Amino acid sequence: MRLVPARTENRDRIVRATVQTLATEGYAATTARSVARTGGFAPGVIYYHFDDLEDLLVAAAQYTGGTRLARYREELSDVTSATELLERLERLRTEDVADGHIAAVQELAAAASSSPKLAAGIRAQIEPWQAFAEEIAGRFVSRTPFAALVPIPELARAAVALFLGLEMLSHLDADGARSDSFFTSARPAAALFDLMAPAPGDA
Amino acid sequence: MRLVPARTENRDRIVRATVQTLATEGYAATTARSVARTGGFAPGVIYYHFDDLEDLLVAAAQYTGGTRLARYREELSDVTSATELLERLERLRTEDVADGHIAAVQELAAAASSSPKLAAGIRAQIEPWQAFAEEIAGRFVSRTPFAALVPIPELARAAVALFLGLEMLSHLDADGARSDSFFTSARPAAALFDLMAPAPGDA
Amino acid sequence: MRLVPARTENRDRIVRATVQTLATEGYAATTARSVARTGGFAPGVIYYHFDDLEDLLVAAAQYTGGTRLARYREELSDVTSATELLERLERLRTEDVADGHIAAVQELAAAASSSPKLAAGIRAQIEPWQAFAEEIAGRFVSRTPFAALVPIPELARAAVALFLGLEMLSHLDADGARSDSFFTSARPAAALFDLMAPAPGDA
Amino acid sequence: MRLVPARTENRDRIVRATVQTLATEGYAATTARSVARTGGFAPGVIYYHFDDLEDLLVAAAQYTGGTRLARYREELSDVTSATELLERLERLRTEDVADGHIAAVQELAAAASSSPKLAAGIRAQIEPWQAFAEEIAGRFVSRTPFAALVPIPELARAAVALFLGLEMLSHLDADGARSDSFFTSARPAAALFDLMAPAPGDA
DNA sequence: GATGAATGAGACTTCATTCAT
DNA sequence: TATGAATGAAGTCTCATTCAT
Repeated sequence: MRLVPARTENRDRIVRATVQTLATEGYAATTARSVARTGGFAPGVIYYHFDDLEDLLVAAAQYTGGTRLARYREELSDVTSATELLERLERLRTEDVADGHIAAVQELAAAASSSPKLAAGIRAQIEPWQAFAEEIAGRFVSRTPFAALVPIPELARAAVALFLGLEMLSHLDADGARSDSFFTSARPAAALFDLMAPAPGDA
Repeated sequence: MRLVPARTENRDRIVRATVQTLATEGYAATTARSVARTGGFAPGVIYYHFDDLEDLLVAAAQYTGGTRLARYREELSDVTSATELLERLERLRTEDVADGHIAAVQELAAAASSSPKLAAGIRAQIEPWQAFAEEIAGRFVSRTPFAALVPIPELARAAVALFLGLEMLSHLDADGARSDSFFTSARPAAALFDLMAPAPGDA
Repeated sequence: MRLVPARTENRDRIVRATVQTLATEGYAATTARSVARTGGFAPGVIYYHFDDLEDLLVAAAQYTGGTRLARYREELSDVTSATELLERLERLRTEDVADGHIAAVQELAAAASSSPKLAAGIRAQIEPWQAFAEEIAGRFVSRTPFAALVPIPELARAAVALFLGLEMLSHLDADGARSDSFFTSARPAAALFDLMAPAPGDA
Repeated sequence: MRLVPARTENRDRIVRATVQTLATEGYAATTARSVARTGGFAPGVIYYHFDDLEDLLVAAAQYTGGTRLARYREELSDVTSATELLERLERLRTEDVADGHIAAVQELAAAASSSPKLAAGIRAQIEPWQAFAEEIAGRFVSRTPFAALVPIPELARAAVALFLGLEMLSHLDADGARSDSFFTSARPAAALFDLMAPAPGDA
């Protein structure tokens, strides 16, 4: 007996190959052939599982976004101190870079200009991230005296934009090193934040 | 009498058409043909003035980057209050959106994954913006008591990333409205900043 | 049941169309499009089977060279008299002209100036002919008293050059008639040769 | 006072640049632009002196053919011994190679397949060489006892073909060295010829 | 389902040629 | 005459997509 049909297995194989190709070769080089080459299957298979390439790219965005969001939730659900948040974000980002997840999304987001269907797909994909960022941001802002001054949605949106933007910049560098320094550099500020607005559980 | 040869005029015409095409149609749709259609000239001319499309795209990045940076410098050189800074940034960003300048750079930055030459060109183009952002950031941070805690280069890099990321997100929206709300929403925070760390000239 | 995959069949079809196009239209007119037109297939297929046009041209040289060399060997392996040699060469050349084989090689040899890869391919193609010519030349020269005076490699090379050169000249004529007269005219000399240096088996 | 008008000077300049380009870059790379680059003038000038590129190529063939034929006549007019003939031919060929004259003609001859006008031009250009070769061949053959057996026109044609064919082969070699060995290798045969059929003036 | 061959559109680019200056 | 910019056709090649096997 087979719980997960073969159909899904192979579909996922294609989607994963797409994410990987996007991350390593960029959107412009993500063609039906290059995806097939990456995944080790024939280009024709793609069209058994997806209407066209746009369709596949949307699926890739959903897949990578969903997978990573679950991971982010898991890792950040119980974080209370800003210092801790920063540390975990850095770790998550390291994973992202290794797996190419953000890279793929960033490529797709840029490519969306050329395709409304893709834009809609990516938009749908970004929304839960926005919500998640709002959740985290709300948690931290609420314990400061400035809560009324900081609109959570915009702050969350800025955070998402910052992540994507850093990814974009790091792609321009020959070595992705500098982007990591962002998290390191922000530590003192996080420590200050924790000092001034301690988490509820802290003494 | 003609001081600037015609050559430059038409070359610029091609570059401007490229920026416009990038901004309105996205990188993937910025082909020699589409640029020519935008500018109203034959595709062949492009190759009279540029070695290839990469060459043209790099030139477009330089052109738009240089032009806008000059405008930013002009507008922000004498700004002292955070409130004022925010207002002017919003105005500049409105110009950017209208002219498609940031959009073009953002498209190119994303496209750079696929082309080392393009990546080098964009990198060279982003550097002065980083320097400019450091200059502004330095000016504001220095008057706070936390100057020692905030590393200027990383802050500046984050600002650049934020701008690019917001652009990317705003492209995903059918209407670019929400991105503007960022500046509006940040006003109270800016006011608070000015209150706590007044500019030297202020009473 | 199919021992040889279809792949080879169609690949050969392309190669044959290339040889024919080279022979009838010349190198300059042998474009991907003209080859496709000759063979009745879409230009795109070429790139499914070959990396690029150079690759195809090298394959065409190999194909035509190999095919014809086998035929030459078959026909000339047991020739002993110069008269007979001449007769058979004439017959072979008539076949060559009809099929365009030498014409193709000659076009490619001329075109090799523009492409090192092509030059290497043609060079590899010409070498076995040189070896074959040495074999034949050696057989005949060895039975003359002047064997010591005639260096076989250079004689063979001259023979190959002569064949190519005659082809080149015959292409210039509106009618290829005159080139055939070479073989006819050389008959008395061949007869004289046979008289003065009879083949081993002859009385 | 000007005996040779400027018109001719510049026309010649273009023709010489064409010969040089043909010789060094091959027919396929001999474009209006590459010729202009070689000669250091604007592509447009070509069309003031020639109807089109074919016209220019024919002119180049005539120029190089005429120049070299005069030189060949000068050098070979009074040659009587085969040994001497061989030596001078080798020297002439060295000049040819250095100046690219034969190379140019060989490129054009190959290209003629694609263009009737060019073919006619080259044919007209080759004819005087044929006549010249007949003249020389006749001089040498007539003093042998086999004169009746050797048809001069075919022998001459073979000689022309041999020259062109050797040029073609030497272009295929990375180093043109081997083709020279032909003349060296033929020396003993020439000496034998001179022994058996001494020139009229010789004792 | 899967494969690999094939197609046709369209991309980049080069070229002969023209023409205003 | 000469120049350099421009054009439009055509060439090479790639790609999304289809389809017989």
